[in-house]
Amino acid sequence: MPRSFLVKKHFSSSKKPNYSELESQTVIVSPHLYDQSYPMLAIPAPEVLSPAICYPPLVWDSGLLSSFFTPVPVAAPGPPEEPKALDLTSLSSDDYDSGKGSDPPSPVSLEEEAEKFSCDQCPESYTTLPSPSKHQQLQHSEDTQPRKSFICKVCEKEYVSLGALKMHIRSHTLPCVCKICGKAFSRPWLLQGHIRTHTGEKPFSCTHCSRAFADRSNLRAHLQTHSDVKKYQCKSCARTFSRMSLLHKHEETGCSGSR
DNA sequence: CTGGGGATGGGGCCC
DNA sequence: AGGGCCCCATCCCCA
Repeated sequence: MPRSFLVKKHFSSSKKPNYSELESQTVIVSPHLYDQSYPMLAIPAPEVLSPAICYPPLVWDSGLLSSFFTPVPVAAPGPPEEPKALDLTSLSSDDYDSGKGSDPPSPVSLEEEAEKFSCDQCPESYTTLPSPSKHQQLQHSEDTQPRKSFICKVCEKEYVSLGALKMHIRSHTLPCVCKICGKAFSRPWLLQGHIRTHTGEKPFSCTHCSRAFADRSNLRAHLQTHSDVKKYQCKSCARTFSRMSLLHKHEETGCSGSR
């Protein structure tokens, strides 16, 4: 399945159109563009959009919200449970697939994630919590009060709060749309970062060299290149890398343990 | 082939 | 509760 970042890029740094006139953009709310029956995004033609359109936060009435999640009481600590039964009938795959700028995680990737974070106190696997300790803190703490968990009906991810689930649901509805290219994003600041790719704005400068970056994370990765000892180290050969992806690549290509 | 830059996704935290 | 931001992660592309 194509993912959003697999979309062929048309704007290289050397071939950028002049979007400087777009730097002072206002976010235009266009609630009428919502599909009243279903909150999936319908991306209007770029020519009818403002420089950046970001829809307002979705208003989840009880019926709408319940179509996206299932509140499930979870006893903690509890006996092993069967996997949560999910009612996905309210969303067809066609509904899900339509009008989206990026694809949901594939089942394979979810399984890989689940393997990455498995709990030794319960059969539950999880993909959305940052660490096993966090999971245990949340799900296996002293109190025995039943907890509610909130499960996305689209991708089955589980959240400990409705707010977290609502935030996640935005990744399905993608309410923020770039006028220039029509690409949709889950959050306004993601759209802002994307717009920088059109405007060429690079507010994050390296203190060691003259380079500047549009994204803080990319600056951070760049800063690693100025360090003699990189952050990511191969356990076999002790070689260090500036990025985890480079370390992974190194390991996948078969570290000889001698480099 | 490798390293680095660019772009993007998503959960959590703070206000 | 929601928005903004941080941080981490991942992938593509290119020199």
